[in-house]
This record gives sequence, structure tokens and C-alpha cells, in this order.
Amino acid sequence: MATEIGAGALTETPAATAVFTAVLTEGPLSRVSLAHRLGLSSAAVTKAARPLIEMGYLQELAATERTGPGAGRPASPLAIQADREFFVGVKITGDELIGVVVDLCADVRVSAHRPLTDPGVEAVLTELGRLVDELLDGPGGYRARTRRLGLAVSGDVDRTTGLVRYSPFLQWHNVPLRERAAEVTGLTVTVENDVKALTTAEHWFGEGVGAESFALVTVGTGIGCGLVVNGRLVSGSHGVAGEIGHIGVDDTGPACHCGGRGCVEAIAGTPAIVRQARESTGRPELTIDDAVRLARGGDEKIGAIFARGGDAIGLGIAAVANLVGPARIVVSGEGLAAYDLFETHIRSGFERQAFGAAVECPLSIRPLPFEEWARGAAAVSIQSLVAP
Amino acid sequence: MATEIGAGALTETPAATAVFTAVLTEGPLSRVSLAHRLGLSSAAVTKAARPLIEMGYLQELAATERTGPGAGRPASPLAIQADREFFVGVKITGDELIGVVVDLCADVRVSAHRPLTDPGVEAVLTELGRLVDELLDGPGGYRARTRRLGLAVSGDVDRTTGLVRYSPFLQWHNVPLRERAAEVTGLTVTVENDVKALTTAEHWFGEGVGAESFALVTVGTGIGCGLVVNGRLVSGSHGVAGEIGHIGVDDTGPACHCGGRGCVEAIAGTPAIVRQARESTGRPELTIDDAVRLARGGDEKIGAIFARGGDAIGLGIAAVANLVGPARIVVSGEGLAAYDLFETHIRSGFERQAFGAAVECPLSIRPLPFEEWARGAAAVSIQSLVAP
DNA sequence: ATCAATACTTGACGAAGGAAATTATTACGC
DNA sequence: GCGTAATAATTTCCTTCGTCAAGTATTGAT
Repeated sequence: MATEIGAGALTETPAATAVFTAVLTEGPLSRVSLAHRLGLSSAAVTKAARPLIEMGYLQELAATERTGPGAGRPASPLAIQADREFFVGVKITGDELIGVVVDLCADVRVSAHRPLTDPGVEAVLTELGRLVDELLDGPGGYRARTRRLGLAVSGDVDRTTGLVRYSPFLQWHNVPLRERAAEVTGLTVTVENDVKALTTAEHWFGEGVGAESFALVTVGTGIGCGLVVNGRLVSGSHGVAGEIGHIGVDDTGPACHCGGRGCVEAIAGTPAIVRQARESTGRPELTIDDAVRLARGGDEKIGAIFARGGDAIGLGIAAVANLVGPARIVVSGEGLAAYDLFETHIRSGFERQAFGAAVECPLSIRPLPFEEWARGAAAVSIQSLVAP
Repeated sequence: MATEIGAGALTETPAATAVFTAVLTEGPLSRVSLAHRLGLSSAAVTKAARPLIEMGYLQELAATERTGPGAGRPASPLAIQADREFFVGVKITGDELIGVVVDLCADVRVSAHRPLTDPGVEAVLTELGRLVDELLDGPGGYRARTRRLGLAVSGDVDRTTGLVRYSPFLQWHNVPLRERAAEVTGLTVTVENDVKALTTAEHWFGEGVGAESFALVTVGTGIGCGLVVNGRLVSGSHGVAGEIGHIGVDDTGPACHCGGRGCVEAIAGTPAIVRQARESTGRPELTIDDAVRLARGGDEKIGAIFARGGDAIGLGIAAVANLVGPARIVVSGEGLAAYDLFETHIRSGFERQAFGAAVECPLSIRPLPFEEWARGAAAVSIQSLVAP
């Protein structure tokens, strides 16, 4: 009996959750290999998988051909039925809403964005409602099979209550965003910090899959970091975690707005780069794009500013590697539009300061498309369905 | 039927493990409060506790008097039967073995130490055998109720296999210490890195009790850090974790033996302090004790060296707080013999660089007696009995 | 065709934990 | 003193999850 969209929890038993999560993150797997991987008997996997197949969340793939001598019955791998259910993800920035619809595998089906003229709560909610309608009622007909929305906001966000305690860019204080967005859209809403959302997405669907520990560094106006340790996202006891941008790497460096000195962000954040480029050229109207252009054109002074910034980021990443020893590290963010100017210096800074075997930690440095942030929000929404 | 020492696992079910661990770390608790705390029914706690009481590991305390209006039946708290079983813990350093016998509550009953003239494996094992005999056959008669030994070694240690991959001070490579020590002593052996052992002890029996996340910083020749995040010890994917001593805090600081620059350890480690003091005074034979004496006597130059060291340690601690946001941080180690010279500067460095609410993280700065390291080893041994 | 090998399914069973009733022990009002 | 309310612990019964062992399904090799 196929269950309607709108029914309660997807899985009821821990075993079913484990099975579904494993297939979701690691791709099609046979029942036997799932049993091995999860430490269950194959009978338990069979029983856990049955209701998921009946509900249409899992499907049985065609038997794969077997090799080797004395082959037996071919395995019929379990795979996610990607279009069983869809999810909306929206990243809220100070001047724009970026939205996507993804399927169960977190593949983006549609995307859209809307400019924001007013970052006030009411205006944002109005635009959010329109954006969601546009996404769900457009071509594709996703409305009927969508019941969840994930929102990503920078700042101090309580995921369990859906409360935005403080968001500096939006100037929001204690906004009960989950309730408000649920009223406006009629969907079940999850709210998460943007960096944490992106980290979650990368951990479940990206390069962090299978890693017991994992770090994602975002470079841009701010420099942040999402951490997964022992398989779980790090939240920080006092609401602070992953503040790689405020690690002090230079005792004699510039003062930072946080009160510290020589913070990575005060050297390599976009505003810091712009400030230094203006000082260097004496042109007070110079923008970050100008600086990038000059550096690419061979301006040595500006090039040195980017080099120092990349080096500082590398030192911050080395601090992460030395302290928590993640299995891999991904570096991304808007700031990486200037990817080519940063990369070698990020790597050299990291390699210089990484201790012992920590240098072996694989470092992926790659710009992510902007809508990836919205996909992160959607990934958190998927997670809220699978592992509430 | 009381079970003999030597029997298999202590607890068979997760619930029993949870009950025992909670009583062990949080002190006497009634069944009802345990049920609340662990999310179990009180019936489940009753059932889990019974065999532990029968085996003599738990005891029922006298009912406590109740207060408030309409009081009911008084609770009879469950407590650890501390002298049910004893554990040996030994810290192995390059020139000494420090050993203790602790009870189930990790309280030290006896301690002893033996100098080492030869840090070779065979010589250490011989001395270890003598030390354990001395501890167990001396007054107290612990031999009969002791079957486990914990060893703490600095360096790269694999706790699951009991293999010492590399220990720089001892110059050991790939020593199967668990098997060898078991042969010599006849006890069940657990081997752990010394800083991790101390962190575990502090997490289960010290200031870290109840904290979801927790950091222990050790100051001495090296500067290290044990981390507990999401309730579990951080191990590091590439064998590196907690290397707070090799975070770079000063781009223009001294080069470190690790290849980095401005490492905390290269500024604040005991050898770095001595080196700077010798340079400052021009006396090449000066020791760390001389330096401490001069600084306490008011020598401003030497005082400044300690001040800079404390500040660097504070910056390293701030990096930990900014990245993982532990609920609390304890600072200790041999280096804290010069406690008074470091403390205020550690605090000011931390407060200057801690981001936002991270400054609220409580910081305990206190010297630990040297045998505390051995107690850490014993605590790991207790843990291996309770949660294998 | 038969056999060995592998994948999956089924049904009986055992163990863990929950719900609710029962027993135990206290304070309080009368 | 004695019921009554309140809280703690236990007991009994029951559900549920997952394992075990036996059986079914599907392949390649002989």
C-alpha cells in the first residue's frame, strides 16, 4: 500500500534509517553488502527495506551481472527512487533569495532567484512565498510531491527550534523563522546556518561522503568553516564553532572587527583584500573585481596581497588539520571567484604549517556554484525527513 | 551469585552500560533519575541494575530523606562499589615509570615510581613488571582484585591494537606493547596516548564530566591538547589531532622543528623558554628552574619571555574555542610549575582572540600532580572494562 | 541435469525495553 | 493512629527488533 505524501516519519526503526541513509549517501547497494556495512543480518535488511520499497522510496535495480568462478544468484541492488519526493531549498542573503528544487538524491531540478530590496522579515517572507510558488508551480509539477522546505541563513541559528537568534547581514533578532515560513508556504520547514547546511550537503552528497570527519571552509566576505567530527556536525557549546576566520595567524597583523589581531578574515576576507588594494593603489573607489583584474594583469603589489591572503587561509586550514585531523577538507565560497590567485598560496601555507601526517589530508580547492548554498538548505531538509 | 574477577564483559546490554557509566561519572543516582537522564523507563533501569548489584559493582545506598510537600517513597540511589575491582595505571616517560593503583571510582590508592636508565623496550618491560608487582603485592592486597592495566605513552599509539607506532622520547617504533606488557604482568592491558588518557580521565572523572565537548591542554616540553567533541574523543584521521602546539600564531615568529613558523610550542614550550632565556642573559648553562627563579625575582626580560609564552598559549586555546567550541577547557601539565608566570597571559591572550560568545568558555588553569598521568592510564583501563 | 556458490526470504525464537498494575515508603491532614 | 496523596521501585505481560537456521531463487561450471 503506497503511502501518501504527507504521512509521518519515513522510517520507524533505527535499522531502516541506517539502511536508507546508507543507500542515499553511498549509492545503490545490495542487501548483503548493506548488512555487512551496517553490522546487521541480511534478514534484518530485507525486513527494513520492504516497507521503504512499498512506500516507493527505494527501488530494486536490475540484477547486475556477476563475475568470477562459481557465481551465485546475482544481487539486486537497492537504489533511491529519486523522484519519489522533492524538496525546496532556499538560501537567504541580504539582497537575494536563491532557491532550488531537488530530488531525493539532492540533484537540482529547477532553480530560481529573486532580488530583495528590503531585508526585513515580512518582506523576505513575502518574497519567499512567491519564490516557492514559482519553483513548485512551474514546469515539472513538483508541488504535489513536495512537502518540505529547507532554509539557510548566515548567523546564529537554532536548528532544533527553527529560531534565527541573530543574523548580522539581515539584521534579524530572534525571528521564529520556521513557524513563519511554514505559515507562508504550507510546507514543513527546517532552518539551519548556511555554512552548516553546505557542510551537511557535502557530507551526505558530496566529497565528504563516508568520511568520519570532514571540514568545509568557505571563503568570501567572512571566512567560515563547517566541521564534521566522529560522523556528526560540530555545533559548539556556546554557539560558536568553525570560526576559522578568527584564528589569529599573525601577532603583528591588522586588527579585526572582532577585537582580535591578525585574524585570517582580517587578512584574507574580501573587505580586507579591498582595503589593502585601495591603500596600495591610492584609489579609494577600487572594487574587489578591480583588484582581481589588476592582480591577474600582473600587478605585483596586488598579487602579493592575494598571496598573503591565500597563505593566511592556508594557515587557518592547517590549524583545523592539526587540531581535529579531518579525513578531507574542501575549500570553497564566493571568494574563490579569485580561485587562481589563491590556490597555490593556500596550499603552501597549509603545507608549511600542517604537522606531521596532517599534510596528507586531501585538500580540494574549488569554487562552488552559488546555488550550491540553496542545495545545502535542501539537503538539510532531506536529512530532516530521513533522520529527524 | 557473585561473579569472579576474571569473568568476561561487565555489561551485556547497552542499557546496562549506560546505567553503569552514568553512575560512574555522575555519582550516586536513583533509578528514576537515571531513567530520566538516559531516556529509559524505570523498569528498564531496575532490570539493568540488578545484575550489576549482584556482581558487586553497584550498591544501593541508604534512602535519602526527602523534602517538599507530599513526599513519597525515598529514593535509594545506586552507587559504585569502589573496591569491587582495582586497576593499575602506568605512565611511561623517557626516564621514569610512574604507577598507581586506583579503585573503580578512579581514586588513587597507592602510587610508586621507578627510574629508568635505559628506555629500550626490554628494559622498560622488566621495570614495568617489577613496578606492577610492587604496587599489587604491597600493603592493601590489591593483587586478588586487579586484572587490568592501563599504559600511557606519548607519541603515536593505536589504542585498538595496543601498538606503539612511534614514540619520539622513547625512540620506539612499532612496539606491540599490549601483548608484551600482558606477557610480563599477566594482566589485561590497554595502551593509549598520554594526552588522550589524561583527557579521558578528566572527561569521566574530572572537570569534563557531563560536558558534550571538552578540551584539555597540556603545557610542558611539548604543548598538546586532548579533545572531546559530541561526547567522543577526537582521534584524527591521519593520526594527528590536538596538535595545538603547532598552530602558527605568529607569522614572523621563530621557526619550529616541525617546519612551521611561529608555532605555539616554538614560543612557549619549555625548550623555547630556556633558549630565549639563555639568549637574553647570555648564560648558556641556564635551566628552566633558573629562568623561573629570575622571572619571579623580578627580571623584566625573562618575565616578558614567560608573558609572550602565556599569550601564545592563550592564542592557541582561542583557536580551539573558535573552531570546536568546547563546553570547558582545562589547562595543565609540567610546564605549569611556572603557573603563576603564565596564567594571566594565557587568559588575556585567550580573551583577546576568542570570537564572540567563545570568551564565555570556562577556562581552568591548574597544575596537575605528576601521578595524574598515571591515573589517566588507569582511567582508560576502567573505560575498557565498562565500554569496550 | 546436477552441483556449488551466492543472494535473498521466511518463520520461529530470544532478548530488550515499555506500559500499567502492584508494592513500598514517606509526609500530611484529620 | 489512619486514610490519602505523592513518589520510588518492582513485577507482569506484551510488543518489537533482530538473529538464527532453514528454505527458495538464480547463476556458472561440470
